[in-house]
Amino acid sequence: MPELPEVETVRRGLEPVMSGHVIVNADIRRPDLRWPFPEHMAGRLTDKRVERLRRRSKYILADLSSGDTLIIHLGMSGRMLISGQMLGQFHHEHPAPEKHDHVVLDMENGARVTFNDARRFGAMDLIATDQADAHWLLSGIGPEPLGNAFDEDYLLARLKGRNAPIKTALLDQRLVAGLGNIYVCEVLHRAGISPKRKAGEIAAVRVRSLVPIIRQVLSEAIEAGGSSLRDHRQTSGELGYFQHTFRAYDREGKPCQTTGCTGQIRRIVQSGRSSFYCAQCQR
DNA sequence: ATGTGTTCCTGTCCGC
DNA sequence: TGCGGACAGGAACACA
Repeated sequence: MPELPEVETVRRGLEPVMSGHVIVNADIRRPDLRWPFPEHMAGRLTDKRVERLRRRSKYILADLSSGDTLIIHLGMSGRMLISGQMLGQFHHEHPAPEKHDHVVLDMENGARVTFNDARRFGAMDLIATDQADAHWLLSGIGPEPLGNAFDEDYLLARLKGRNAPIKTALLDQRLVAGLGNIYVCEVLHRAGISPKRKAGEIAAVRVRSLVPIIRQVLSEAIEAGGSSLRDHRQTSGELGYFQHTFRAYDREGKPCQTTGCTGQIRRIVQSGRSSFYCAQCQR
């Protein structure tokens, strides 16, 4: 799925067409994604103004004028595409729904927002805005990596004593929000830390170094519009371009690009997920 | 409590 | 071209 940078890219793309605008029609084209949609979802969206579009971890949250918040998760393959946009304006022609277009929202400004998700690991739910933080999908999630609560002391304390490999630990959304397989691989490569190393056995200075690296990698990726491998698209349908910057992810067999390193990127499997790393410069 | 493996679903790619 | 298997930006869940 989209990881934090891809979700933020989608949120930014949706912002101008949704924020401050009213949903005039909601077409719910199947009863569920990963879980059943909430009762009366179409009715609870129709004629409601989107007051604010927020992101928490890999979730997009749309606060509505009704007092509800629409929670959206893109799963592995979810996309949100805008149609009806032309030369900065909207005309009212939209392409016919395609396969896996599951939810279609028409805005009063003429824009159409289509949620497409082939694998249906995505999710949508509605909850009262003042209870959104306590929603079962959100309540256990750790601090935002780009926020102040995520710092060196926090990370050190949370990794202390953990026997899981650092790769696995950083994928744990309870520890830090929004990292996924791509960005954990990229972060560990830049940090020179092996994904196999036990989280609790990494020298404190090296753990501390992870914090600015995580911030840097995520910020650069957001700046680039995320990474487009198979599914991710910006809301305009355009590709992100951070994938051209990968130093580890999906580079099996290719030379390591760390200055002075002569190693090559290997792929291993950890907890069922591919890890890409250089055994020579990542210790 | 932590750690790991399985599962949901569809599409694509690669080797035979 | 067809077929089977591996694999894919996630993460809840069941179980040691």
